[in-house]
Amino acid sequence: MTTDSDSHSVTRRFPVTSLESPSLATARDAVQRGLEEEALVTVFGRCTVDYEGRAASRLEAGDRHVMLKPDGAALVHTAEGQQPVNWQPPGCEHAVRVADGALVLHSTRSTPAEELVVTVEDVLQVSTFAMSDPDSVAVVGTEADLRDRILEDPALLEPGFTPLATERETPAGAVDIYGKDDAGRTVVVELKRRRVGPDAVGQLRRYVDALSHDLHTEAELRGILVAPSVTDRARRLLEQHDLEFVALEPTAD
Amino acid sequence: MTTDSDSHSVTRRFPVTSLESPSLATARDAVQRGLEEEALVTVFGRCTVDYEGRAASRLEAGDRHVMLKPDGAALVHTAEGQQPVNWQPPGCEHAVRVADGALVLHSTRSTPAEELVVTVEDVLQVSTFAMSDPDSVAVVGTEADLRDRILEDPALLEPGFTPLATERETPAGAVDIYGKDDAGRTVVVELKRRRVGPDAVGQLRRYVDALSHDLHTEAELRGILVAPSVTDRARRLLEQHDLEFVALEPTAD
DNA sequence: CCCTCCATATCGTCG
DNA sequence: CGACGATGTGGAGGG
Repeated sequence: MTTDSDSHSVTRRFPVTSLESPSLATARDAVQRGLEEEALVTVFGRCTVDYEGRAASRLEAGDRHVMLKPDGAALVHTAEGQQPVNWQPPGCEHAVRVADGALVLHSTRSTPAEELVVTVEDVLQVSTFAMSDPDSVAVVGTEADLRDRILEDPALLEPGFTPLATERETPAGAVDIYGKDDAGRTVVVELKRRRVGPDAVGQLRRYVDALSHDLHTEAELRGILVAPSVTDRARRLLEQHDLEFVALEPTAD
Repeated sequence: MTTDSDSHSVTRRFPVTSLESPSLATARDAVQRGLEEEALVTVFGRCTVDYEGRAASRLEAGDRHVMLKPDGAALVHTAEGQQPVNWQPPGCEHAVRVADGALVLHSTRSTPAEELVVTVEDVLQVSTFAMSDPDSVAVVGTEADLRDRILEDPALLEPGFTPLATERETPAGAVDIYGKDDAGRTVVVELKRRRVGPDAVGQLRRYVDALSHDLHTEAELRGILVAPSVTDRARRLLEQHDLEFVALEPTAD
């Protein structure tokens, strides 16, 4: 298959192929060719979808858009929602066959064992896309930006704060920023890029507990949660456990 | 626009339309018509993608598959990954225009203010899909299934356990299952459909703390985490805080 | 592989 | 609309 110069790979001339309402055999061949050529393949039509693996589900017949990616990912989209109604993660093996008057798309993987079966009873469109993508996306406004902001200007946390380490390991996990205040007290900082709820307080609490246990300096250990804002319940939890909050956005606007 | 019987809505005859390498004007008209008809619209081609809102990002030129859904969702997919490289949630307004020799797709919403701009410099395919979908998916193996399993046979948790309430409210949030053991002690149960880490222990801990504060029965209150399995660190946390663990799958296989 | 945690998480539910 | 927690979360980074 690797060195085969079969007709399929020779006939690949265009980056895009589109077939409307193809016969089952034509649809199967087009999908098969697309998979072999590592193209992105889409199939639109009326189908049922069955999944079994970490959980199990069945979706009765309806019109859906199916996408098979060359990295093994599979996505089944309805007309609504950002999330696919069914899917398969990258690393799966795609297969196509015709059975019982339908085009059947399989995506399977092991560890964990999962199988997605899309049975397309009416194939309305098959497309293949040969893609090239440098794929360099850069996101701004993330937790790393918030961390860098504080490292560049530690006074944003509070005057006299000195960062000593990031991702410092504790028995409870890695602390976002570890440092000392102007009185020489150890400071544990947990960063969140957006408004925080109870979970974030629990996280900070675990780090403070673990470090105070390690350092035997309970009274001299401060825990500070840094985020744009905090919910009422989270603020109450912070007060209960003598933890502090500093309001700060990931970017300076 | 609502009662206009313009040519666009009259010419809608097929559930699927496909255009390969259309002119910019043709592409714009096809997308516009698809949006007006509440069809699912896909555009494939070489494009740049800019996002600004909760964060900000820019994606340089490359081949991508763009999906505009009638509910306002937008998805930009590359050849790799299950997740879209850029997106917009449902509720957005889609718009299309031609500018500077490119097909420009806009998706915007407020609260929070977010904008996605896809600039397609080479339009290789435009498709529209008129979809109907009963959309009834039922997933088995969820946390609700685990809860129902225990409610039907409380001895799965432990002999003599009596469930008294689900989603019982506490100052820290709702407890999954609230009940009593055979010795009359109050039991707080937190359910997880899969292997649990430290976060789940923190959650259970918050509920137990809140209830013990409420009921003034510190010694008589048990907290039990129910999940298929538990990580080492989470098990250690459970022991530290005198919480218990019961191994149970969401379904009986 | 497993563990841990971030995410423009998304999604549903409830107040 | 905000808060809160589940999700077949997905994805990255480290051991």
